[in-house]
Amino acid sequence: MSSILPRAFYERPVVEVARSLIGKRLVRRMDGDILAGIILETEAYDGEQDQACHAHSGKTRRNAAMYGPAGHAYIYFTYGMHWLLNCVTGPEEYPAAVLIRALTPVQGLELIARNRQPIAPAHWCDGPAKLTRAFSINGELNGYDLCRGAGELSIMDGIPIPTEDVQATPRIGINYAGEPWKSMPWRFVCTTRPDETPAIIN
DNA sequence: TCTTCGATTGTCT
DNA sequence: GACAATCGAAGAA
Repeated sequence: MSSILPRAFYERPVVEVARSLIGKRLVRRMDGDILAGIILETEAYDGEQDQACHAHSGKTRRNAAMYGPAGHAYIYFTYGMHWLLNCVTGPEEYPAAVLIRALTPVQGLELIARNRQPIAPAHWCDGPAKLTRAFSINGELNGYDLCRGAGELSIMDGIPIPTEDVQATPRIGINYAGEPWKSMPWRFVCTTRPDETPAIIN
């Protein structure tokens, strides 16, 4: 029986949270259905000084959720068609968040399959905008409290991932940011292939 | 008000 | 490997 990650989990430095989120379970509840997946890839965005962070030029309506309390969702729309899911970390009024970039589905596969048709299972959730579509996550959940019990969206204990299976690399798609931000190794990837991850038991 | 461009994906060559 | 799709937010005017 897995449990919801406490708010204290998110009230830590964002890079630390990003690393520890690998292997955790993202859970989406809707209309009595439950979708779940194990997080395989994350990225950390740390404060207004981080040029790659949406908050680098101050607080706006779009990024306001990042300035809120830790443990809430920051979901935004980009490229005119994609929703991306982040979770807010650190102290309130300090804008930092972890982008969930990829996961492997473990529950509610039929519904996920329907959301992602006709894409092959291996590519259902292997990108930040893909997993939001697979899990029916959009702007309505922006600011949602991930620590809320039995809520629509939460993150729970998952499977243990050995430290050596988590690789740190520079972040993706932020060429507009200057150094040193562009090269900060704040992207965390689980190097264990999804089809090799241990089976999940409820 | 106008212009630019993005924490990307999917399709086509 | 290259590029179009597509629209809201941000910054400039």
